[in-house]
Amino acid sequence: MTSILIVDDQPLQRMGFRMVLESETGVSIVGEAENGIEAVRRTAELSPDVVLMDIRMPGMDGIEATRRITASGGRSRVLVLTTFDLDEYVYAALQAGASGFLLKDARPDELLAGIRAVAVGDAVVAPALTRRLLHAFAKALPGPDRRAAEDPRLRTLTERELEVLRVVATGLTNTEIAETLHLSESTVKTHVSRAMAKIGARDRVQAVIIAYDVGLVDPRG
Amino acid sequence: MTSILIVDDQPLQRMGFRMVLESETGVSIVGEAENGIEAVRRTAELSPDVVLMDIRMPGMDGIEATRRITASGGRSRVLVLTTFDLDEYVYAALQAGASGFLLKDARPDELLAGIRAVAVGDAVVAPALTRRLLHAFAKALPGPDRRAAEDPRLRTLTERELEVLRVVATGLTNTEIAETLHLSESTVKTHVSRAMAKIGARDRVQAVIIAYDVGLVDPRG
DNA sequence: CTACGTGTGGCACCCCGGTACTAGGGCGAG
DNA sequence: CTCGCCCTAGTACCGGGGTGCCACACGTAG
Repeated sequence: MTSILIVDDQPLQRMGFRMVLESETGVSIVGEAENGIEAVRRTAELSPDVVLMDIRMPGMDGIEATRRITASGGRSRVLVLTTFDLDEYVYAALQAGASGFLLKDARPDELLAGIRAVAVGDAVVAPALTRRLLHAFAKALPGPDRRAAEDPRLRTLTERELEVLRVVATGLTNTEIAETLHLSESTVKTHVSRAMAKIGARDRVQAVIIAYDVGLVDPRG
Repeated sequence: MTSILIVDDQPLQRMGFRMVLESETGVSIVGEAENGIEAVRRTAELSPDVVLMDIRMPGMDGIEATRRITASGGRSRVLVLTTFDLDEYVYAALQAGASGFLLKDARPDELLAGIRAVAVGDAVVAPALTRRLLHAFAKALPGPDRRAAEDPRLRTLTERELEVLRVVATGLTNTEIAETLHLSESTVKTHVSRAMAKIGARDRVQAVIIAYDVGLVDPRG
């Protein structure tokens, strides 16, 4: 059972959400709020699984409320719902720590799917927004770090060893790396061992640290 | 009717996609390819609405193939399907111009929805990936720099756990940590275990990654 | 041709890392 | 005072990590 807090300044809109959600099983509306202040307070009180958050509200808006809710470190996740897909809203909401961003004209099943995804820790973005988001994201990324390749510590690594090292630095176990790269675990171990020996790492923990130090991996994600 | 090109080096996988998609209306599989080179060629020939693209393939991989397909300026959109949600794959695929990124264990209806969305120009990302993507995106954006200590993930850590975590992130073993902090190894293990549980790390490698991620330790410093 | 580097794979062995449980002492809040 | 949290410590267990060593295929530099 997923508990939900509805935040919207328009009573009619809140009613609409209720209509849609109360007919569904597995979700239960535990409260409502009509502005940001109230949203923060009620979230702290009720600690719902998911907060359905409107952005435009009198007083404290949804962005600021989202920021405070996520900053508090509670388990409630925020799913932002707006009428307009203005980019600035999307970015601001994401930076505020929102777990999702849907448009209010979403179909009930989309809304439900979104709520469920957010409740289990995943994230959702409305398909229409995803495209622009990805585009902006691709531009924001400067691209794989090439300066890393020139670091003396990595000089002696073969292409394969570098690749394996990158994956190690994402936190996967040898078995997982083997599956990911379609190799046997033995082979992975060999590569990892050789890579560690070359860069002077005693174990994979130090390998990861070195990988971060030389900028092999980007400290993001 | 949405035309589809299936690209995967494993015949069984291609067969699986056929099974799923041929039972659906509105989509039609117009061809297959088993590596990147062939994918580029067949896309040029057939100009399908959507290319279902595997990443890891012998010869030219799916990323490079995606890059060439989108660079060619055709109308075909690329939907990347991979078994593992390795971050670097996602980023690389996005930069290569992919319109979507799904996991192969997606349910048939999710796959269908993804294909339809991509076909009409929208984009899709698997929910499990969206979360990390948003997180990475929020970090890539300029914004109020929230530095280490206030990160929600660290909020629940006690002083001692934080201290131990910092030392873990320098690459010391439990025994070494015990010596430097004048504790028994058992105690160190307890702290490390608790810290990992709280921040959601499976092992100390992931703990180190998270430590770097939130800025607990200084990269390159 | 041979030799080497590289990527791949396998196997035996040991030990560290991580979990689960328990438990005592200190310390502040109710 | 009692409760709960934190720090401390221990034992037992086991799975994965890491090492060493071996083997084969392939391409290329010598």
